[in-house]
Amino acid sequence: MNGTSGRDTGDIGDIGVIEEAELAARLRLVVGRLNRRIRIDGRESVPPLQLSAMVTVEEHGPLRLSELARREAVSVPTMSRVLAALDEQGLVVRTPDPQDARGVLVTLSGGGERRLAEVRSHRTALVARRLGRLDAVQRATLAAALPALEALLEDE
Amino acid sequence: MNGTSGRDTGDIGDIGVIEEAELAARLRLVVGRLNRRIRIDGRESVPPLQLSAMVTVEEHGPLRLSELARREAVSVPTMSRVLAALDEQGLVVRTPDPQDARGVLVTLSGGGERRLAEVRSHRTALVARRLGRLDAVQRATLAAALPALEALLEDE
DNA sequence: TATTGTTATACTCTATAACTATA
DNA sequence: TATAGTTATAGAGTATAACAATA
Repeated sequence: MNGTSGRDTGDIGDIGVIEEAELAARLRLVVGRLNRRIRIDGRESVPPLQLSAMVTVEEHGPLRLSELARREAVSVPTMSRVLAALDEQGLVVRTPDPQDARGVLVTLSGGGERRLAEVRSHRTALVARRLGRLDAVQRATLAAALPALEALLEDE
Repeated sequence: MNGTSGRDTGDIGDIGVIEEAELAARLRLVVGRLNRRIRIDGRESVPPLQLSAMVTVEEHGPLRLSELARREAVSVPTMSRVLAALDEQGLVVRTPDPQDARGVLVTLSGGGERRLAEVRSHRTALVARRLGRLDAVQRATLAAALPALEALLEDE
């Protein structure tokens, strides 16, 4: 089995022949749909953009609001509201930038760190459950594609 | 050529060593972030869920509202509003199900078909532009992973 | 005057609960 | 009574435009 020509199992070998346009179209659709499926939005959970912003702050240290907006690909007003919501829950701390009092630096609070760990594992479990339905070959192709998917995030 | 074990090409085999949990976590994040980046939401465009619903209707023929909600992974009231918005724009037609007058069958209107073609190509172009920044190997890994990504959409 | 953020306004998406119409 | 869908209500995410504070 393992399809030297790849026709039967359809696992790897022959899939690369799809056209660029089809790749783009299918990728666009699957990303939108997968995003809706792994969403949670339960009242006890942190909403998706709020969570994503927290992850970015955790990974990249104190960040300016505008920089965070850029990294999350949302407008500055949108990020301003997201941070206000997170601040209100005590999950982030906004401090004036000592170098430039117009700006704010965002960091996670201790509660934010704890909350992030909880919610992150819960949400990741949703994806892991779906991954568990795939076979090892399919999971390997996903793992192999991950760097390319992440590279797609880069702007220009 | 070959690919009997998948190791021989070298560009796939060795990346699959990341853990399942890390795969799930990174996949979850990248899907959310990529989704925000390929969004458009311009006033002249059809909003994301409306577009996705139109694609599903086009692909799977006349569909019941509840079936459409299931396929798009949203609640019935959410889909009801999406269809009302599409109907108001003349993009879909809702007709009572002749077999059961409680239900409605949704189809694309002629205008819906045309609109879908326009917006779809525009939005796909955004993804294609990002794909163009990748090298051929990366694009091949994405193409190879597409069936697995689509398989992740299936519920149970 | 230019830049950083916030607030005002408006619309999409989202769910749960309450309701209407049909089976 | 049960089911399909709609409407009510409320909250998150979204953008552009107008504003405030600082550089």
